[in-house]
Amino acid sequence: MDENAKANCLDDVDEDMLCELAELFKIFGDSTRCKILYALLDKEMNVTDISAALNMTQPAISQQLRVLKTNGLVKYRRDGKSIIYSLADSHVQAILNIGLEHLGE
Amino acid sequence: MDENAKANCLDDVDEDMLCELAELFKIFGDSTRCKILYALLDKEMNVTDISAALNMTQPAISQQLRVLKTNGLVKYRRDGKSIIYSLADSHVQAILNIGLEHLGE
DNA sequence: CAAATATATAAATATATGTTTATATGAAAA
DNA sequence: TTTTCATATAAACATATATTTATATATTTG
Repeated sequence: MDENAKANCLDDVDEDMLCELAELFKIFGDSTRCKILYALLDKEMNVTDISAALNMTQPAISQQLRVLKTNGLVKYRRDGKSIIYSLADSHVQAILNIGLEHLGE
Repeated sequence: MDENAKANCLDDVDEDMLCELAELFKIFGDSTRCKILYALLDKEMNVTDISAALNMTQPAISQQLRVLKTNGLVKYRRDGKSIIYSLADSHVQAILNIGLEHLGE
C-alpha cells in the first residue's frame, strides 16, 4: 500500500497552489508596494504623483510598479506623457482590507 | 500654508500602519509558512508530523514555526514530549482563503 | 526636428531571510 | 538518573530582493 505512504503529505496540487499563494502574499509583503496600493485605493495616479506621495525616488517607484503590474495587481494607461496606474480589481482592495482588519485587533 | 505641502502624502499614521501591514503579508509570503498554515487548517499537529507532511527537515519547520508564533499566527501547547501547533485565530484562515480566492480567477 | 518631460530599465550595492548542519534544551521512560 | 525522543536554537551559507545611480525610451511641445 504505497499509496498511503503520502497520506498525510500535501499533494502536488496543494504544493503548487500554496507556492502560488505565497508568491501572491510576497507581493503584498513590501511596505513600498503596500503604500502604492493603498494610495491607489482612493484614486488613480501617475508615477510622479505616487513618488511624491510616498516621498521616494521615481525609479524606486517604477521598479515596484513593474512588480505590481507583472503580477496583475495594478493596471495602467497612457495619458499624454504620463502613465496612470490604478488597482487591477476589487480583490486587491479585499486583500488589503482583510489584512488591515487583522491589524486592528 | 505649509500644512498643505504634504496634502497628497501618506501621513505618519498611514506610514506605520502600512509598514505593519507589509510585515503581516511578509509572514504569509513564504511557501513553507503557507504550507504549514494550510496543513493546520484541518487539524492541529506536532512538529514532527508537520515536517513529515511537508517533507522538510525538522529545524527548517521549527524556524518557520517560530516566525509564525512570534507574529501571533499560530498557538501551541505541550502534550507529553510533543508540542502541538494550531492556528491562532480565524483571521489566519480568512487571509488564506481570500488569497486562494484571488488565485482561482 | 530638437528640447523637455515622464517613465522604464540596468547594474551595482546593501540587506534580509530561508535552509542546512550541528548542537542544546527539555520532558519522559527505562 | 541515565537514556531517549521531541523540539529549539545558533552559525554558516546561499539566495532573493529593494533602493540607488546612471542611462535609455517615449511622448509632447517649441
